[in-house]
Parts: sequence; structure tokens; C-alpha cells
Amino acid sequence: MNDAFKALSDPTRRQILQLLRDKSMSAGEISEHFQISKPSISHHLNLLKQAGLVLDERQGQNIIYTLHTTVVEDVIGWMFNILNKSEEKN
Amino acid sequence: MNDAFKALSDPTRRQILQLLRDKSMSAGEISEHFQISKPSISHHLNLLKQAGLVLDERQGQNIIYTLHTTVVEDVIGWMFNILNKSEEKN
DNA sequence: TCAATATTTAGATAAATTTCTAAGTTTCTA
DNA sequence: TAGAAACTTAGAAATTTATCTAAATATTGA
Repeated sequence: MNDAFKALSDPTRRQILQLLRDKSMSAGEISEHFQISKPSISHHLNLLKQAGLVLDERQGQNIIYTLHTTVVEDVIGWMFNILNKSEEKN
Repeated sequence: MNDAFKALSDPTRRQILQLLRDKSMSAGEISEHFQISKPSISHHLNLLKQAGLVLDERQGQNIIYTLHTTVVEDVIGWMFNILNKSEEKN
């Protein structure tokens, strides 16, 4: 879960997750939304993947990135725990 | 909110928040739970404070740190939004 | 007012992070 | 089977972060 918190600490990566919330996208399509270089976006995508926040799948020349919500839910669980509320029983 | 995500990205700072979930503590009491030096803990506490995750109040020689949950709720809101669920209406 | 206690601030260093350009890999198609 | 397109990997530079020791500040109590 540390990797997830680390991944979430960068604004570009959070914005990528917000893009993927609406629909899965190729690396190129994602990079069109930013000013930074494609290798940099690729690096961010790799960190998100390592953190388990996205999944990737090659489709021909493209690599499609998809939001993976399991870890997001884990993080939410941690946050709720800090509030001393449980997200399970209520 | 970027400061909050940044603050949450460090394991020591997350552990501090977990300590404060149970009860407010002085800087010294907090530092007893860690191996790192007091100035380092002080630095982490300052980042948590800048992020709005804790409040501090001097009580005599001690400075008491308290969990401040408003920003935690904001972060939870952001996370829920990623899941396309709303924490308001359900 | 002085010394002790609690904590922060300053300044330095090492490690991690973000970003870039250049080069490599994979896949499609003419 | 070459060339183009889509990405990633490698390697380097600049910035940020985490940590330490030493010094400064604030409060209490004798």
C-alpha cells in the first residue's frame, strides 16, 4: 500500500487516474492530455502499475491502461480507519 | 489537497496519523514511537500541519498535536470520486 | 533570574523523484 | 521484409525529500 500512497502523491498521476475513471486509454492518448514528454508519462504509468492502481494490456501497437480499483478501495479503507469509522459495518 | 497527498506518501507520517487517531500527543510523546531523531519528527509534524492533517497547540512546555479530519475527508472524497461513487448521496 | 526541559530552526548531506533526449522493442502494413 | 507508429528503457541532470547534528527559542520552577 505504500507504493499506492507514493503513486498518489504526484498530481500528474492523480490526473491520469481521473482520466481513466471515464474510460480506458492508450499511453499515447493519455500523454495527449499533458505537456510532458511521452517517456515521462510512460514512467508515471509504470509507477501506477507497480502500485496496482492501473492494469495494462497490449492491443496491437497500443498499450491500453485501465483503472484498477481494488487498491483504491484499500486506500479508502485506510483513510476511513484514520477517521475511526469503518467502511464495512455501518 | 496536493500537500495532503504528499504528506500521506510517507510511512512515518501515516504512522503518526494512526497514533493521533487514538489520542492527541505531544511532539515528544510522538517521537518516542520512532527511531528517528526529534528534529526529523518535528519536520514531519510540520508537513502534516501544513497539509491541514493535524493541529498543534502549545500547553506549557509541550506542543500537543491533534488529528484534524476535515482534509482526511476531502481525500476520501477524491478517492470515492475515482471510484465514480459519491460519498454524499448513497 | 538561571537552569532544565520540550521543541523548533538552520544548515548540510545522501537518497529519491521528475524530467528530458536518445536509443531499443514490438506490431502492423505496404 | 522494411518502414512507420506506439511505447518503453537507459542514462543523465535538476529538484525535492528525509535525515542528522548543532544551535536557537520558549516555558517552567527553584
